[in-house]
Amino acid sequence: MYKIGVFSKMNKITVKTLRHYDDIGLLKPCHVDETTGYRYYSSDQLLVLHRILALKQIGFSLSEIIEVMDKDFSPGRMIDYLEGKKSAISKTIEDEQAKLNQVESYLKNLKQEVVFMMHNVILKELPEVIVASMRKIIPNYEAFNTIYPEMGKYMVEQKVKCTTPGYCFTLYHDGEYKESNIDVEICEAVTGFGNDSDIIKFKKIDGVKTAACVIHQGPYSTLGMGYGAIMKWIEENSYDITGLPRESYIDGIWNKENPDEWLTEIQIPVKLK
Amino acid sequence: MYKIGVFSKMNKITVKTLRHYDDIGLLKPCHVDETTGYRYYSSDQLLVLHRILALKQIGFSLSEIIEVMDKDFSPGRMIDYLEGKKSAISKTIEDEQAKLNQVESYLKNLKQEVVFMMHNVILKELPEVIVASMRKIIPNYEAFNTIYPEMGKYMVEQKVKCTTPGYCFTLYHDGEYKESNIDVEICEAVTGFGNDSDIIKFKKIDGVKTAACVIHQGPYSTLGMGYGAIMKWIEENSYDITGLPRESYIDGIWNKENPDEWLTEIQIPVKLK
DNA sequence: TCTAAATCCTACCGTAACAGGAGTGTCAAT
DNA sequence: ATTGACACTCCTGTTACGGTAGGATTTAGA
Repeated sequence: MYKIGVFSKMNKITVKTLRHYDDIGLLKPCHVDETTGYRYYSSDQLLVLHRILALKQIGFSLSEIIEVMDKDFSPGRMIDYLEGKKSAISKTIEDEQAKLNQVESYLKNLKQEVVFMMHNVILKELPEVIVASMRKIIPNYEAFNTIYPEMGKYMVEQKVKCTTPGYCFTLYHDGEYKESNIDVEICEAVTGFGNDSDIIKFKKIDGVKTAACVIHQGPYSTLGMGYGAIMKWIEENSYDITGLPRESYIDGIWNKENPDEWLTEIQIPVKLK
Repeated sequence: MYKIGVFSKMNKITVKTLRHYDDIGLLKPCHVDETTGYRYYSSDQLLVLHRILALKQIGFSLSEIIEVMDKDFSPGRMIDYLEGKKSAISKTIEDEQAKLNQVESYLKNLKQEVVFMMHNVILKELPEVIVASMRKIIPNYEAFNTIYPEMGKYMVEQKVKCTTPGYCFTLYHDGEYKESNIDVEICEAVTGFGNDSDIIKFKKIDGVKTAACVIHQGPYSTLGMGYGAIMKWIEENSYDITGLPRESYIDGIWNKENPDEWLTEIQIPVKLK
């Protein structure tokens, strides 16, 4: 029979921890003095504590350990538990590896040039949306100035309801960068399906589990920097592009006079290589 | 100006989170209605939020982000910060990798045989101790029965004070397993140095940062199983032995009649390969 | 035997980054 | 005017303990 202090030293564990394990019913002292409340442990319990610590080291939470240490816990269920742990650990390793890549890519950019640091790439999910879409081959980028109003006008006429927040983006269908005859699809998220017309088609756009995203500030003529930053990031962090890039318009001519204040988010569906 | 719900949807972030960031001063809404308390965000803040999320994804804590986002934060300090993160992440990857090894080794044993499962290997630190030691070459293991009492008697005579908890262990100096002419050193932790004699020398034994440890229950004739388990574990988990194994006696003939109840801890200094 | 130091106890607060829920107030559309 | 969606604050809970306060007990030394 050892008092708590001695018992704690026998296994390099704090008394706080032992009292905590007592509180949550994980390791009750074999005897507690009724009048003084002193806890007394036996050397048998060293064996139990050893098992607890072993399970803790492989990533079991205390409540899991309580379950597992039950006498009715079969080896079969233990195997299931361990398999679960295994995949969980594998996943954290992958995640941490991805983080490491990101940090290294950040560092590289910081040390070389500052220009790309304006762009902070994050990963996020894109929800499924219903959109009114207009696909067209336009002669050049300036044509946007005419087709956007065209689409807007049509949608007002048809009383199509947009979502809040609005989500208006362009999909570029060309595999490569083009300066003329660009195959674009302008999409505007709406609340439900409407009637297709020559100009506008309604369709559902599937959600994307992970998309790399940057927000670009400034006029559209400088969007290339945003693309440059995000593509570099994707490459440095070993991601593959799995879908069409989207250009989502947040602030623009319609609400901000100064083009330096315009905001555009570039969203590219990706997955880890 | 967006209300919190809309702003939250623009970045797939919960309102709870936004309110939390407001509370801790990480991202204050650009306007708060004085009478209703409603928070209003601007699209500029999307950019800030983007940066926050980017930093969070590479492992920055919120308080670190607050620091880093300060305007007076230099790129030089940022580099230091990132280097710190980098090594931290590398370390967690290593740790998780070690865990994964352990889980896999557990699984392997569980599926094959049950016998080794009695032994739960843990890693712990061994503190520095001052010991009274007696090194001898003994003809066989049975000689322990005579030399232990001999040493004990001497120590009582010399009034040497042992530590609480007691820590009495044997170091095996032979590189390999031997059945006869075994070079052993018996150590008993004491509170301070005493006078050396022909029989007993006082010495300091350095602490060990990580030691793999098992507790073996049963008579000494079955200790081999404990050794088997721990050696197997060390191999499976890619550790190297970096010091002499210790056999620490917890319960034995002196306090337990039944040899099946005896407890011995095997401690082997190791480090990751 | 007395006293001081060490050790023990319970009880409460704090951690990181929010999630969940209760109870209440506000907004926009019908 | 009403209703449903959305907003607000405040409180609790999560994990595995660490820190501290205030008081009781044990142990060691004088």
